[in-house]
Amino acid sequence: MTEPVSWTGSADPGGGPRIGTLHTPRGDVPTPAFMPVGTRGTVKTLGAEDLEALGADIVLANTYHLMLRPGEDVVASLGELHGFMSWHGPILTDSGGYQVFSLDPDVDEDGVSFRSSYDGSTVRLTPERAVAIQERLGSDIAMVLDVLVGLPAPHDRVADAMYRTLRWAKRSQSAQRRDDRALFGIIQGGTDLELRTISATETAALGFPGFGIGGLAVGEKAQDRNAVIDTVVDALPATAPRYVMGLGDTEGLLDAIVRGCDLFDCVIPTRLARHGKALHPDGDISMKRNEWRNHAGPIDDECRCLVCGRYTRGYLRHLFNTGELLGPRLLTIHNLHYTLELLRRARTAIADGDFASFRDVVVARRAPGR
RNA sequence: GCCGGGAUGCCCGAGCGGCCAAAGGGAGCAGACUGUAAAUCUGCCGGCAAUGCCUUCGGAGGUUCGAAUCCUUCUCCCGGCA
Repeated sequence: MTEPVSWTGSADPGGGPRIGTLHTPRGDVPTPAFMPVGTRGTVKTLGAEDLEALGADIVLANTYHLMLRPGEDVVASLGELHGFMSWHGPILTDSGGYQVFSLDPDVDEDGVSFRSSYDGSTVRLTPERAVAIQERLGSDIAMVLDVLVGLPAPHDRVADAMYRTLRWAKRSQSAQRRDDRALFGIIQGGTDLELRTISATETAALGFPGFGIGGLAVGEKAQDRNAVIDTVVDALPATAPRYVMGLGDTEGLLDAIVRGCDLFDCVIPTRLARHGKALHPDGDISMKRNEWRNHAGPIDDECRCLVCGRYTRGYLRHLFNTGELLGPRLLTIHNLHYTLELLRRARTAIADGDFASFRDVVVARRAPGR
């Protein structure tokens, strides 16, 4: 069978920034790409039309949350995720692996038992069930259920989580029933480069059409993260997309792109937006600050988003100061535009062959004391 | 006019002789946030030369070693009766 999802591009074997195209049943995604996070089938405060206007090419949704509310059967009956949320582009679903980390459930070799964060009932998720649910949800790309640990953590815990993830990856593959949807494997191993190499090599050997690099952006130093990415990229096939899960700050994205990673997702742009912080080329700034009270200019006069095109910092500060819902929405639009635009510029820079200098300029400008 | 209740820090509101610069909210200010338990969480929030000192609990006076807390009186609110 032909893989429903594939990647083609300027594949440098090993590291180095690269552009390409992720081909999916719902369309092509130019890479490197950032995927806005729509956990419960909505990128908070936005509708599908907003995502289209922003130029998002692919969005992410979450297995754990959707299986509990409204339930995968409801989603399936309403046209799967695409029909449900009226988003007709590609969708990637996370398996619930992140919730294994953030909700601290009981984990055994067979699977995980959660106390539902919605009603307190016990919920069971196994690698097989995670695949089945994602197939019911109809995402174009599903992720295997993995086990990640917060860092720093003892070597044994990291190793156990990595090997368990590997065993679960095989089970996940066997559980696949649909051949029109893709399943990506996930690399674990914390900041231990040997474990990462084993994880990447063994997971790659299973022949997944794409790979998530998991367990990063959970408290490790940027230097350690970069070393992990270098190591993992070396051990993965050059022709498969590499997805750094959960990474989304400006510096982190550029660090990963320069190392040859292709896909990213992160709640940072959207969560910071709801908390009043605007992403900015000179360093992110809180729009809640009193000093913007009378500010008549936009968040960023160079930004071409529709928020910067018509609203002032003074107005945004007022919206946050009064708790108006429009504040989070407008900043979500701006922050996603910022991030999506950063990736667009990165792709152009890579195509032009001067990504390194592009990155230097962006980073230097944001660095404090410039 | 009489009887009863009340006035606390920016606001609301606890306190009812010492452990009170005074609980708790709210507001204000600052910060955190990375495959979303997150429109959430944390810190500060009378003043100062600051392990202490000063000024605050409607105003004035008093009792007491010591008062936001007790007494007297004044002012203003809120009930009830005339």
